[in-house]
Amino acid sequence: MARPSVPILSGERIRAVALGIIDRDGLEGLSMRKLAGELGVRAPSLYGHVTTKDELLHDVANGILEQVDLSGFEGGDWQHGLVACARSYRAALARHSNIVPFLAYGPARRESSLRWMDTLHGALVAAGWPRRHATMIAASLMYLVFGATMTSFSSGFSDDETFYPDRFRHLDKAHLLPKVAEELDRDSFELALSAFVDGLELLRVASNFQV
Amino acid sequence: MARPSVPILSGERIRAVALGIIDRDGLEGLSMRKLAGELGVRAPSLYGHVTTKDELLHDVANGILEQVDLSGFEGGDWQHGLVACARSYRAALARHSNIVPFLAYGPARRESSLRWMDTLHGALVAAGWPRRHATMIAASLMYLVFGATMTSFSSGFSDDETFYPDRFRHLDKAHLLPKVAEELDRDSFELALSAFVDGLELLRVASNFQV
DNA sequence: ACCTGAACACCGTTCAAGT
DNA sequence: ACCTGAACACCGTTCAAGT
Repeated sequence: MARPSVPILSGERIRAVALGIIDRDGLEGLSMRKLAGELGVRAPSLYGHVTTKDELLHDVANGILEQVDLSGFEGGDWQHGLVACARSYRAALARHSNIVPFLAYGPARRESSLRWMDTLHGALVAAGWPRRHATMIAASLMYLVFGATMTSFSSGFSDDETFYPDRFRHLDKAHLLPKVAEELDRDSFELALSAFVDGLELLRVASNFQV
Repeated sequence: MARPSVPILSGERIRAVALGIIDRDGLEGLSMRKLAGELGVRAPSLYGHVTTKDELLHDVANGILEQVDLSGFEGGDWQHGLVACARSYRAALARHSNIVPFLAYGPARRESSLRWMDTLHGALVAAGWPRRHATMIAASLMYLVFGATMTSFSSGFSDDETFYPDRFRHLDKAHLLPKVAEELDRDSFELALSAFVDGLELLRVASNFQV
């Protein structure tokens, strides 16, 4: 039928199925025709609910970023706030790592990224950090979160155990990595995060920035 | 003419022009037809020299990664080595930031990334770090380098000075960022790098890992 | 109001044909 | 040996037409 009594499509359903395809098939695996097909519809129908594929991706992205918890600074401890916000940011992105390359493109124009930056910047200035340092610290955390979720360092290793040892003698355990990829990625992120924050505290004391 | 006396194409020339297009028009701006056009040729001709677009991108990527300097560890100081290698890695990627999203995809299967990882891992173990810590430290640096070059945090800000202040009170200077984007990105990376290494030294001493 | 088929201008890639 | 035109199976998107 050309016109069902109850509309098949809605912005919400389109975004949900689109994210599902991205999670399953990757960012390149999402096409308007495939998306339409999984929604039981033809591609042109989507354009009654969505202005463009790019905007659809932005909407999906914002839906993910809205889940980031910014309440970590409420206690007033800037170190705890940084760690909590970065952790929450990473957790939200790690659940949908295939979309991260899209997220990384132009974060400074995205409302939700700006709110994150603004919260961090404000809390750091309130904690005594100079404005420029606050900007750089927030930028550094963004680097770390995006790098950690996008690079997917560990999951890319081959699980063929003959692949590494002969050519790279320090990587003779590398074929074991995929099995523990998720854990290793999370631990590496936590190590980077805590070492970074510890290093910042050293700098703060050495520079005599007041709390 | 269908067959020039001197071949127009070569793998090297194709890669150079392809990288030029990526730098100028972005990763999505590279198509085989456009590439062929700038080489004075039709698209199918490229396939005599290149097996696939994906492989061409890998070759271009490897050409960039070969410029990374791994000699920083030769002095034996692991902290200096980490900083030097990370700096060199970032510098190579920052020169061609449009290709970084492609690089981030599956770094663990790329020869040049593996050499980088292997060098760092070996040097860290030699400096007394446990193997698992060495892996996590190398991963952390990879996160930082890729995040810093890909996110391009500062360059994405709007230069419209009315864009930020009313909505985000802590970002009232944000419209100035594009002008100093490059410097801020580099300074943020340096801050993250030194704070991270300082934090690692704290951890090393606290954990009593021997040099 | 909502969905469709046909069409347009693009892709990456193949392959028989030309010189 | 090297390049080409035509073709195939895809894209995102538009639009007049159907109910």
